[in-house]
Amino acid sequence: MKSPRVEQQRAITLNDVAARCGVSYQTVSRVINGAPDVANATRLRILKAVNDLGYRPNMAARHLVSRRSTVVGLVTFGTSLYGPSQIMINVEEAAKAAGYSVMFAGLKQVNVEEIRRAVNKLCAYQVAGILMHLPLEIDLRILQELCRDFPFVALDSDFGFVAPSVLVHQDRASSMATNYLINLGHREIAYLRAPLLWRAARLRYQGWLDALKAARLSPGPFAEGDWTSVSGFEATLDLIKNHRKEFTALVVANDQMALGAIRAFEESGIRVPADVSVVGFDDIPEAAFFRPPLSTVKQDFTAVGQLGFQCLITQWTGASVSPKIYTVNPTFVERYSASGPSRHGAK
Amino acid sequence: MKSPRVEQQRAITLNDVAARCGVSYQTVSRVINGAPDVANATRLRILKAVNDLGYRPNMAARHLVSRRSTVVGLVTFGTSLYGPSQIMINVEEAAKAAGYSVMFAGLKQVNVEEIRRAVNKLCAYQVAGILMHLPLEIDLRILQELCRDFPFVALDSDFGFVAPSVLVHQDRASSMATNYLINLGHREIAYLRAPLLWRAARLRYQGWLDALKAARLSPGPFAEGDWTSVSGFEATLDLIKNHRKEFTALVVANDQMALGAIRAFEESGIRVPADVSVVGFDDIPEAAFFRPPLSTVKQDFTAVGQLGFQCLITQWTGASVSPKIYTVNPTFVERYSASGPSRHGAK
DNA sequence: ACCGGCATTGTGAACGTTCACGACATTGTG
DNA sequence: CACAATGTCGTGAACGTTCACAATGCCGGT
Repeated sequence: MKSPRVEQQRAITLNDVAARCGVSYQTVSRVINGAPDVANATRLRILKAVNDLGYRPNMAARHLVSRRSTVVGLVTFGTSLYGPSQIMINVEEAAKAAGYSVMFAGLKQVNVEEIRRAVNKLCAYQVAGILMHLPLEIDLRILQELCRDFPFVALDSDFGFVAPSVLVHQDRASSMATNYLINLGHREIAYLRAPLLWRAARLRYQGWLDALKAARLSPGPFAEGDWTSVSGFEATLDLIKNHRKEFTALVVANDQMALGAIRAFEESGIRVPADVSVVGFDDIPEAAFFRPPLSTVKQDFTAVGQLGFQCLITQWTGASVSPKIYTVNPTFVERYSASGPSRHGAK
Repeated sequence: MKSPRVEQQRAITLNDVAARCGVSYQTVSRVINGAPDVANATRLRILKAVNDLGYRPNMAARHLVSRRSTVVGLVTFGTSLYGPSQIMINVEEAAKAAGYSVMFAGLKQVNVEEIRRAVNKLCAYQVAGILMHLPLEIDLRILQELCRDFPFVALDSDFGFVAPSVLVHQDRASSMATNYLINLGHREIAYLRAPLLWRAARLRYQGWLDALKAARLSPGPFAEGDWTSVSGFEATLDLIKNHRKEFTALVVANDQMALGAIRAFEESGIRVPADVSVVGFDDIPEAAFFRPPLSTVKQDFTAVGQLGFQCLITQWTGASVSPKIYTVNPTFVERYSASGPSRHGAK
């Protein structure tokens, strides 16, 4: 915890370049910040000195006095997963495009204490705002207090209270995938879900249920994995063992598990899509090269990042009568892992 | 570029809690920093006030005066790829474990200007050090000037001068994979490489050449992709069309391309591994569920992150007579995408 | 009673900026 | 020639800490 002393040799300051130019630090400050009222000759002179000396503004000092920051915080969980890591990358991109830097705070686990620690850390650094991607649904109402009067936005997360956020219509997207199978003629559609503690898992599962209900179909069997290919493989093996005759198609909560599922079918001598159709979720880059190429749902993470950042900005500009909520709609991408049901399928 | 004003309401300061406790700000500072010489009664009293008021130290101020920072910078490129994103995650993890935060600077492209900008930004924030993952081999000797007397470490990158770094033995690992095939009995081994501008691509390609040379085998044909599955697919199609008879095994520069390659073989009626063996590189989580499960080389990104951070620390502690260089060795993981050569293979 | 030593607390300065002013020189206008 | 207006620049204070040091109180020993 104790941080080693960093004996950084004294950096160039405003005063250094001022001295060299024979002006006051204030004048230098002015040209750094592009203030208008400084003679062109001196501006040029100072600019040159800045370059020669390699002056870099000290953000800590600037920030201390100006009380405004150009850093935003990002708290995430499960960054080794595709979705979270994509969000991370895209937020950074959006921030950079807007001239901001991002400071990361990864969570080892999602609980109130860890979150509080992360938020506190970020606040200590006086970030201008915090973006949070908290994919697990736990009671986060403490955040409401913690973040009062503090710009923050929920990224595809449910905090248990209305908060500025950007939400992905996971349920709708999942319905879309299910409907695709229904339109193909499937009537018995199974589901391979992820732990419902995950918001995305719950919503996607719900979307499957919704689509079935809307079509007056009863839900097929389901199994549960943990997002990984292995778990998808094993869960599907179970599904095959216990419910083989009860479904002709399988909707899977993410592409990795879908990959595992396909392997499970294959090893059981069940052909995809001839015998059973499979659709996934996420459209990871490899999905197009699964065998068969996976039909799946593509999420627009770039939009999540940009909208999330924009959501912060609207809070800064103060035009916040009510928490702004953005939504982004996934799209279905059709490939070859699903086809019409065959007579070999369910009895 | 112009940042919006963030009217953050005045935060709790040392003085606020000092006033409430009837002590001086210094005493409060002492208990915050865990200094020993403060009476237990007052310590408790202050701790309580800190908690009640929700005091958070202002890092900007702390940092300004103490001239030491608890933030490290990380500049990376190509974060949508598996390797770079893994590095990103693991560096953050290692930093957090050591009580540090990481500020991120992603590069849109790898050139001197972009790098200079990123480094300057990070320096402006007075980071305690910078970790750089610059996977492209361009002339980076300007960094030597830019970073003089500044703690930084190269992550699996070659800066063109000796720098503190953690290097992955990509070449050795690639030789390992190739030797595996040689030991299986293959004599004609092709390679599917990535653009040699990438350090990892060049080293892995070199490793293949080295292994072949050591075994007195002449290099088989090779093709080039761009790390993606699509490119691997197309490059392999080319390989099949032009050199089908010239190889019984294929070493691929990463798993994604290997996936594409496998599909290409399959679509061409060539069985893996019966007709041609394939080994990949990276061991992405999905690799075990490819069809067939992919034999590949696993990199230890956790080690890269930790060692990289440790490398920074040794620089802080000043015991740097010469740039410390850490190395990490990948391991080969055997699965089912490679077997002995068949008579159906090369003539 | 005095002094040294220890434990505890306070004081002043400094870090490198920005902000709100004020100062000075120059120009235009009556 | 006076005066205001403008353009250009400098000054002092403040931001919230830490650091080095000084100050205070109390205790025990001589």
